[in-house]
Amino acid sequence: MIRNPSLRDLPLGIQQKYIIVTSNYVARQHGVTKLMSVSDAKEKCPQLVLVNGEDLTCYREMSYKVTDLLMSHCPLVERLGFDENFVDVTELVESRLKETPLSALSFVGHIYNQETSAVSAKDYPRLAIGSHIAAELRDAVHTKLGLTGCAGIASNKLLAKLVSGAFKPNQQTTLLPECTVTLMHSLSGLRRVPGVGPRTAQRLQALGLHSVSDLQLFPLVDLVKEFGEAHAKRIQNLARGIDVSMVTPTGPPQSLSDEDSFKKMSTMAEVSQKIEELLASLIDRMHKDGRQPMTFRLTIRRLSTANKWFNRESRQCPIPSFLSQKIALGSSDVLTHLVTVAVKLFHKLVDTSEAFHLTLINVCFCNLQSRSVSRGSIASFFSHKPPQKPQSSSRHTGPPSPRQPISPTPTQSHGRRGGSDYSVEERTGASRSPKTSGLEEGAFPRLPPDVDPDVFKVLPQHIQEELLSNFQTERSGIPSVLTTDLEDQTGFSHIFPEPLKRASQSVRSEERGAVCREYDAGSSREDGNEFSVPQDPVGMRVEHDNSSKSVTSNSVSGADFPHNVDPCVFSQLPADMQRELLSEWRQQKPIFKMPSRPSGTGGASRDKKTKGPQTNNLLKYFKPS
DNA sequence: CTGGGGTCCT
DNA sequence: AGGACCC
Repeated sequence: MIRNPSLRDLPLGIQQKYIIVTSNYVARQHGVTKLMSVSDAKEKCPQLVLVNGEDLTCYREMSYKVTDLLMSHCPLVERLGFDENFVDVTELVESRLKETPLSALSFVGHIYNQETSAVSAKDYPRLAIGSHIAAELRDAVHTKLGLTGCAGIASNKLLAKLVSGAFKPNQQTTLLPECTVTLMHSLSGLRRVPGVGPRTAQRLQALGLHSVSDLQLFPLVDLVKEFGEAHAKRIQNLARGIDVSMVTPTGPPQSLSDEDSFKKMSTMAEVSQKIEELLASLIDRMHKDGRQPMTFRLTIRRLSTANKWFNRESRQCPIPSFLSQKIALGSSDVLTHLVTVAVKLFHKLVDTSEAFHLTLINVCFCNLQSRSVSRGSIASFFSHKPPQKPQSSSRHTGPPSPRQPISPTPTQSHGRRGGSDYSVEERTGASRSPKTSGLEEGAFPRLPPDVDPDVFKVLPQHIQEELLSNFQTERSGIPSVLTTDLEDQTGFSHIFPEPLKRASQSVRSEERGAVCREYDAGSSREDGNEFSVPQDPVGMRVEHDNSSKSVTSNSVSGADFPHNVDPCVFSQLPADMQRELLSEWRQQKPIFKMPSRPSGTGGASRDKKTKGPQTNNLLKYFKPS
C-alpha cells in the first residue's frame, strides 16, 4: 500500500504460493483471514487484489528501518519477526519520572479493562510515562516511515505483547498490574499464550489441560514430569502472566537465508538451477551486509505422504575462507564456487541414483563474522582504541544498509550498543553466575533500607511474603513494559506487513519494562491509534503493520524462582516488585550478541549464552584446547 | 492448497 | 542436525 497508495481502499491480499499470508483491513472486512488459501479468499472476496509477497526484500528493509528508528529513541530493542519489536523503556521512564511532577502525569491511549479517564496516573507513574513514550514511538514511526500499528505497555514482554492486541487497528493499550489476571483469563486457550506452540499445546491437552487456568492450577510436579523443570516452570509462569525474560537487543541478524517451495522437483538440472538462483540473491544480500559467513547450510523438504508437516533435512559445512572473503568483497565468480559447495551438500542429503521428489530448497549463511580490523589479532582485545569496525555496520539495517566498507560507518552510529567489546566485557564480566539455588545471597532485592537482608532471608517464607507485599504497596514505582502492535493498512500485518510496524520501549534500571509494538503499513490516515503506558512496570511491544520488530529479553538461564518463593504469591506482587525481585536473583545485564567469536571487534552482541561468571570474558580466548 | 523468513535449545 | 518457538 505504501508503494502503491491506490490500493489503499481496495481489499488487498499478500500472496505467497497458494495462500494469502496477510491482508489489509478492507479485505478482512470481507472475511479474508490470515493464512487462508487463495481459492477460499477469492470466494469470500472476489474483488480481492493480490500482490505477490514471496520476495521479502522490501518488508525486510522496512522492518529494519522501524527497528533502527526505535533504537534511535531507546537502544534496548528486540525484534520478533519482521513486524514486531519489544522496547525496554525502563531507563527512559525513570529519567522522565525524576523530572516530572506527579501532578503532571497522564495516560494516553487505552487502559486494559478500565476507563482511561477513571485511572489516576499518579498511581501508576511509570506506566503513564510509558504510555506517552509508546505514543511518541508510534508517531515517529508513522511520520518518518508512514506505518501505523499498535503498542502494548506492560511490565514484561508477554504482557506487553498480549495487551497490544486489545484495541486493534492502530491503537495502544496499557496493562495495569491488577488487570493481569483478567488479561490472562481472557485468552481462549493455551495456544494463545506466546511461547506455547502447537507441540506444547498438544502435550498439555494430553494432560487434560485446555485453558490458561488449567495450566495455572496444574501441579508443577506433574508438569515437570512431562516437560522437565525449566520448560515446565516457564510455561506455567507464562500462564500466570509472569515472564522473566529480558528485552535482549537483537543486533544484526545471526543468519541470512533464502528459500523457495514448489510442487515438485526431481532432477539434478532443476536442483542446481534453483540453488544457483537462490544463492545469487543470498550472496548479494550477504555482500550488502558486509560480514563474512563462515558456514553454509542447505536444507530440503521432501514430498512425504506421511508426516507431511515439517520434515526438513539439512547439511552444513564450513565455507573456505577464500570464498567467504570474496562474498564480502562482492566478487563475481563466487556464485559458481558456492553452487559447487551446495551441490556437494545436496548429494549428502539425496541419493540421486534413486528417484526423489523435493518440495523446498533453502540456502543459508550463518556464523557471520564481522570482518575486521586488524586481522583479528587477539591483541586488539587489549588495545585501548576501539576496534575499527564494531560489529559490522551500525545496525545492519538489513539489506538496506549501505554496507560499510571498511571504515567505521560514520552515519548511523547508534549502532550496536556497547559498540565496542569493552562494554560487553564490562557487563558480562560483572555478572555473577545465576546461582541456581537462588535465594541465598541477596536474593531479595530491594528490601527497605532498614531491613537487613541477612535477617530477612531467614524469616519464615510467609513472613517474608507478607513483608514484601506490604512493601510493595509503599513503593509505587515500578518498571513497566509496553508493547505495541501496529496493523498495517495495506493488509500485511502479520506475516509480513507491507509497511512496517512497531516500536517499543522498556525500562531499565532496577526495574525493567518492555514495550512492543506492531505497525501496519500504511501511511494513511486510517484509524486513530493510541498508546498506553504501563504503570509501574513498564514495557512496550510494538508491531508494524507489515514489517515489525520486537524487542525481547532473553530469558536468563537460571531464571527460576528461589525455591522458597511461591509463584502464586509472586504473581500477585506488583509488577515492578516482581521485576525487581527477578532482576536481583538473576543478575541481569542486557548484553548484545557477540557476533562470532573471532575477530572480536564486534561488539557487543548477543552472547547470551554466557551464563556463568566466566563465560564471556577474555579467558575463553586462551583456553588450552 | 501452509510462506518465507527468523530465534534459541537440545 | 533437528526441534521447538515466533512472526
